[in-house]
Amino acid sequence: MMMPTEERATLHLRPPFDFPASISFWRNSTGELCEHWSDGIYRRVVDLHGAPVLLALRNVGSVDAPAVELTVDERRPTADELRLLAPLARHLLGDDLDLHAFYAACANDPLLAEVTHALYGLKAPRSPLWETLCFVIIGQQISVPFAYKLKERLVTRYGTRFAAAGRPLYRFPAPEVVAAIDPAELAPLQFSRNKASFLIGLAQDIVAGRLELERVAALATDAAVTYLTQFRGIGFWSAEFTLLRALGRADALPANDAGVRQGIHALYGERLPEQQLRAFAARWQAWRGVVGLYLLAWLRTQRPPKQ
DNA sequence: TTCCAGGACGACA
DNA sequence: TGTCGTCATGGA
Repeated sequence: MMMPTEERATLHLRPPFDFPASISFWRNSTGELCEHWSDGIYRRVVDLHGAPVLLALRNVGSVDAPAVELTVDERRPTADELRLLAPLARHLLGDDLDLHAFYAACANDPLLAEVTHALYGLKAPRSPLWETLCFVIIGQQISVPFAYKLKERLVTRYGTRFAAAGRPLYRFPAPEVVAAIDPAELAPLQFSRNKASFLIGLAQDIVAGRLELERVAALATDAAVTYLTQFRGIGFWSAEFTLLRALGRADALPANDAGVRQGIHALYGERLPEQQLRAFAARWQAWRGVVGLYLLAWLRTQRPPKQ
């Protein structure tokens, strides 16, 4: 439901939705440059009619009556802008995810129900598909803080800088930009040869039309994993993590994720390698990806990251 | 010093 | 098909 008024453009969202907790879901880095979450506002540079604009979503609701006020370039959007940006905002906030149905599916598992109760209303915000693919390649086998450092170096070197609320905010470099990078340029940024090769190669696949991002979004999760893993640098973990984080696929569980493994160990006492973890997660059926997200978030509440 | 991080790839048996 | 070495860096 969309309620444009004289003064503002307000989107009413599907409850429950804990906006402050959700927009900081991926808060491992306070230096994230492609999106901001501060002062109750989520900000990101998005494309509108082929040009970058600053999308800002301000919390004006509650967990059980969630709503955000949408502005573009710090002003009220026109009706045409709102028609295009409202679906995007809903996608970014995961408005299609029915948490009541998820919680109902978890109700017969007392341990998991305790987790969902503690994190009531939490949804992981999504990021654009291309940006997410790059970030999962960057994040392969390195610590999260170091992955954010590498992303920051890539974005400040090759992205487009804007400013919002006194902080720099960047538009992530387009595939055309990354495709043209000389791999040697990334070595001083501390990208390994593999990471540089994977990133640039993937960008070149997109530019050449070999990798179609629209097709990824249109495919069912299993088919999308099969499609993505054809490309060099994208394994099961990267494909599943991308589908979960960029597209919000509730059935995409990165079974080889260190955080997911730790979460299952912490909650159920089971240390499971990838294949056994997949078998274990089958009990969650089409919700296994959301369970994975909740385990990641819950794990942080057990062991808050050091600042 | 060793091991682990939000892994992937290629060689080899 | 499954295993192992390699790539690379930071932090505990």
